[in-house]
Amino acid sequence: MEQATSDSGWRGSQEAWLDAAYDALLESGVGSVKILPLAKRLNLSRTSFYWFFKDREELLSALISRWREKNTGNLVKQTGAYAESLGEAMLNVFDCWLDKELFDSQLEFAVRSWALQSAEIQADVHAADQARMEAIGRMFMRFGYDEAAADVRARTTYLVQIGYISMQSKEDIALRMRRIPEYIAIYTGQAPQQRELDRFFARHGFTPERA
Amino acid sequence: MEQATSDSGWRGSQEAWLDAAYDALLESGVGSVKILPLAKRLNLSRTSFYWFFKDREELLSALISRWREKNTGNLVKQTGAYAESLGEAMLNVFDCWLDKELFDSQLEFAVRSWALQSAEIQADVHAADQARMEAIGRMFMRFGYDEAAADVRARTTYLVQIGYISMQSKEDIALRMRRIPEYIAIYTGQAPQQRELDRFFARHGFTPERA
DNA sequence: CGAAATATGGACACATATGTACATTCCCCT
DNA sequence: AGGGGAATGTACATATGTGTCCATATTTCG
Repeated sequence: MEQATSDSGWRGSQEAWLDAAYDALLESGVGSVKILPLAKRLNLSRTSFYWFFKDREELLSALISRWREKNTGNLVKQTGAYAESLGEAMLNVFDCWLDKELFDSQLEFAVRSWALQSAEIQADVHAADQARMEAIGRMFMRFGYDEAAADVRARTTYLVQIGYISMQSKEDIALRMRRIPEYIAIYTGQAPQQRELDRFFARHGFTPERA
Repeated sequence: MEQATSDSGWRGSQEAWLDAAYDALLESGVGSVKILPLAKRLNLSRTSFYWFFKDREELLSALISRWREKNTGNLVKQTGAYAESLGEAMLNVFDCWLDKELFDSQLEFAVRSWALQSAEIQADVHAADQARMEAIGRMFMRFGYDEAAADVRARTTYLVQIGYISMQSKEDIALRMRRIPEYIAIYTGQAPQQRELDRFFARHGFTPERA
């Protein structure tokens, strides 16, 4: 009778366990992604887990796949989106930092913390960092920066965001929006155009308070 | 009730356990700061631990104290160091990123990851972030930036570094040094003077290869 | 309906961790 | 030299976690 997440009528499912694991990972790190606590959270028997996953390892792999597919993919995609100016291109990248559908910051932080305990995860994270920074660097080069300058600016752009994530900053949206023109100016070396900002604010449902 | 210090001939000591805990924290996160593994590493009995610490909690508190005293203190101090220009002031801050005596990046990362699992640590980290960014912001204001601009530039300066730490970047020293003038230019809005750079390079024992 | 597929949870074996009790050993100092 | 406090190690009680086996229950579909 009850509708579970998928087509079957069963209480548990692979997705239910994965979602619970995801929640635990974000809340308390990989160290708390344990089968017994997840079972308690789901009100299920611990052993029923083994119907869906071979072992805990397989569950963790599924979590990493979720991260890999979401964060790096979308960021690289945004760096290549259409833009008439560097400011507009940068705002496309900023979409990631404001849209949870494009980039999951909490998952990002949890995975980075996880990397501390696992050489395998550390390699994954490192590869992701390289791919992302290179994509941002190519974006700067499309707008005329030479490789060395593009490289440092790509690092600045990317690392500030990783820093924000590491701080787990919970700034309110209005404050973040107000800071954005200044960040764009720092990263690109020139102030963004008002119409670019307006387009950006509009697509994030933000109405700046005009003085 | 004499305190056992390093001058005693005993094999173990509070410091030995604390150092082992520090190593474990940096290598694999707080989750691996366990008494049994530390005892193995130290080739000591597990129970002898309880001569030096009431329990595991007390050991973890000692680790946090070590972090608190070192990283925030020195960074704030460097932001207030003597400087004739903003570029020079910024290079004083950069001393922290290059000198392990001033700022322990690995410990910083480990503590930030730890914060994921502990609300108490998270509060400590947040307080440290605020104090550090405010100190950097005051530095910008000393050199003429208004509060809003100083704030964003302080964030950029600090967050790039936190991002680097989060990436656990292992760039070689020459490459890091080569990037520094560009970073200074981005953060301060103007290229640093050569003599400032020379002074900076000299005190870090670096000799740039002149073309 | 009733068989097959799916799902559950208790019992067991095992591993790792914490903290306490207590007898013993080690080192320093008188 | 030896007494006493500092330090150690074995044993025990307890807790939490993993993974397997198996009997049972539930759902789906022929």
